[in-house]
Amino acid sequence: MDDHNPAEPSTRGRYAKGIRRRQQILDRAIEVFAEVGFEGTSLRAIGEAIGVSHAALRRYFDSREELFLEILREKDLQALQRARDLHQEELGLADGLDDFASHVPGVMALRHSMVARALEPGNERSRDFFIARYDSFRDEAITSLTLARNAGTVSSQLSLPVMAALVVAAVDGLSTQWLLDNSVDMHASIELLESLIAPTAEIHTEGKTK
Amino acid sequence: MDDHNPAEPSTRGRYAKGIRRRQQILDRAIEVFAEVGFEGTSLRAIGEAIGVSHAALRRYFDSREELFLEILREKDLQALQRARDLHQEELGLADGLDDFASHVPGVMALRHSMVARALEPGNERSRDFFIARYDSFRDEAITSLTLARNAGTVSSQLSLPVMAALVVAAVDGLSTQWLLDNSVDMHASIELLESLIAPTAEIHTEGKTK
DNA sequence: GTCTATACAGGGATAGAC
DNA sequence: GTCTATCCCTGTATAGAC
Repeated sequence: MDDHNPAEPSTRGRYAKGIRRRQQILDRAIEVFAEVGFEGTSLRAIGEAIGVSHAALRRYFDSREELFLEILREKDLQALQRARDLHQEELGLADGLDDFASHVPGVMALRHSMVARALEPGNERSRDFFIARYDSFRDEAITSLTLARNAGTVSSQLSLPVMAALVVAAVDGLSTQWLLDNSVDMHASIELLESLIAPTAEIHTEGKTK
Repeated sequence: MDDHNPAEPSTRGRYAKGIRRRQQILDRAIEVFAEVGFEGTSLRAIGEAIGVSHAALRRYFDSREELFLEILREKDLQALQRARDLHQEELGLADGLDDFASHVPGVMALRHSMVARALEPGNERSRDFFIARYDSFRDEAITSLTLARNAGTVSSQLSLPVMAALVVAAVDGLSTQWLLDNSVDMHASIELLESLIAPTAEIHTEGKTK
């Protein structure tokens, strides 16, 4: 997080403006990104959209990379919160998919850009973030699958970690195909995977390609 | 493709040097990329590695984007050729996985970077390339799955396009996780998916010419 | 605390000399 | 075919205004 902010943000008080500014930067940044993409979202472009010089942004974020990571952290937290509110921590993957994907335009694309950076030399901060993120997702999948196995809907012959990686990969890879071509029915593919993993549960006989 | 080259490259003749130079650029570029990543692989860095100014590269490629796309086109062709040589066009996905991934360090990471760009506004050339690429992969998967279905190893209840997207997504997503964390066993996850799709048999056999 | 102005090193693209 | 020079852009960094 950021040292400049107090532990409990308030809407008034000494740091109120700074906190609002920080949030404004994050919000505007993702808007700009949705319009002009990763390379186009320069610090200057973000600052311009707010009416502030690019140098001012650095008071709130150590680097452009950190700014983008902060957006992703925020979106993850929001998605997690929504999932908790809706009690969707179960295997209902297809249902939670839209949430994972985030409804805000550009967020998924931004995530892809940042993942790509994380795969390369350097970019330690991004790499650490995504390693932890995927670890967390696989763990959640294992938890869900364990429940399903205990309920008898998932074969006890199958390796849970191997299955978890597969499920996370499927969601990930399908989002890529969908972003490139909206006619790809990622919902159907995820439901298919669910039915293959938990055949005794409700069976969706046919998916269609829209 | 590139207009500057003749239809049939020869090792001698008027364009021989240009062709060799072009190949040299591609080879060096991927080496540089493996060392310093996407952002570090500037035209100047590539030129320096060859002993030529950055401006000279533009005689062979219209832009940096095109240069990188050309690398990916080349690697795809090489992988396809190897697959044909080894008669691995069948469902033997796990076996062909290493090939899909390309053994050259950095190629997978470069692909991720370029896919990420393709998902954003602008970058039409990249987007077209990857749309076609994923289309092609899904089609190949459908072909393989059709054979398996006719052989009775895959349920005729399942939608082939939906399954194809899932298989391609799994390979894609697993490569991401593996690049971030080598302890992820993507081979096992792919084999798991295969066994879920074709539970009745091992399908590592025979080649089919498309 | 917040922000502007400014400087720096480096990027891709490009024009024209040879 | 390759160069140099140049353009406008970028992220980063710092000094100082208020």
